[in-house]
Amino acid sequence: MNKKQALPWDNPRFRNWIVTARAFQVMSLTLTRALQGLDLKPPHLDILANVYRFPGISQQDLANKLLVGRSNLSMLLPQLEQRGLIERRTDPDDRRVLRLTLTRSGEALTEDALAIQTEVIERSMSTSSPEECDMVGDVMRRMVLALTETPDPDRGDPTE
Amino acid sequence: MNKKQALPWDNPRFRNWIVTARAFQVMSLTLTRALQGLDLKPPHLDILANVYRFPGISQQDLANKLLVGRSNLSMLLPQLEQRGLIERRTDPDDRRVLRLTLTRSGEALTEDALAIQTEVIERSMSTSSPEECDMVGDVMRRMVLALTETPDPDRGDPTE
DNA sequence: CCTGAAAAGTTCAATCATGAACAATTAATT
DNA sequence: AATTAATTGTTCATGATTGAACTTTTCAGG
Repeated sequence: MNKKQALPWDNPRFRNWIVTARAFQVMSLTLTRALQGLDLKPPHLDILANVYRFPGISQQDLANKLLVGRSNLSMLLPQLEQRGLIERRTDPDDRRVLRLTLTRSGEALTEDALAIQTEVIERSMSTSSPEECDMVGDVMRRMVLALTETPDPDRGDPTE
Repeated sequence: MNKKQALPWDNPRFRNWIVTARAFQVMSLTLTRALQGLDLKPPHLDILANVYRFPGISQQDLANKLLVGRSNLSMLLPQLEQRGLIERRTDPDDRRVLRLTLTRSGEALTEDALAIQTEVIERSMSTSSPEECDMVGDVMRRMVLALTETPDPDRGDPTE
């Protein structure tokens, strides 16, 4: 009579993933508040951090790395450009693509924001040993592989 | 001259968290596609799953559990109600609150959706041992605690 | 009682993200 | 060469999410 014999919550992996999703959500909220002094939101920081790390990246490649649509960047980048944080120059070798670079102040702001993000991450993960944290990273990497290999044979390589 | 002496990406915990965020994002995309046959999106499933597990929950408590605003639920719940998946009844003891229940078909759909979600989670996490998965859960639980205790003394207890 | 504070839910305007349709440029095929 | 593919980025309509202002109901102090 009871249809709920096998609740998903009895499944250890299910429960562990739910907690992970929760942690991500809480982290996002915390980061959002921590960044609002810089007038940045997590999506902006994601963009800045990637341009910081990969100067000259194209919008398409950036969208692949961030797992968002190109149209999203077409909406957000002009904002960051007008704030003087980012520059967009058309590639002379392929005039379809726009190459992204940080300005001086963009770099400075990105470094400040990354310091804040690092602080939040440290504060939350310092309750676990480095070995545990590394194991988390290993498990997550394997998850990404398992999910991206099977279902979708395309998708550019996200380079972590 | 080089200001990038200490890149955040050199910090193991930072890198491990970035991978975790990525895994969450890939999981969300995968789940979104896996659920579209049922005409559900992850936020809908989050609602249904919680009402499934906690019948009679109020909108406020549900919002706390999901870490979303009450207004969000005020927008989404009428949709699910009109689809005949959910029922909202005012609590006779406190006529401010609306208590949520699943209908027969709501329960059936939720069970189908949870089965799909479980399958996706299993597929991705089966690449790691149960012990590793449990450790991930432990680390994540500690993270949620570290982040929710310090910065915000309010916030209802999210009961995992 | 009764007035004011608190809590649950709704509404609304503003913001964000998405996918489809589109323009411009480059690559491929014949 | 010339026509068709494919790729990059933009625009626009749509749905999702938020926070602030608001209504209704309950609770607390006097």
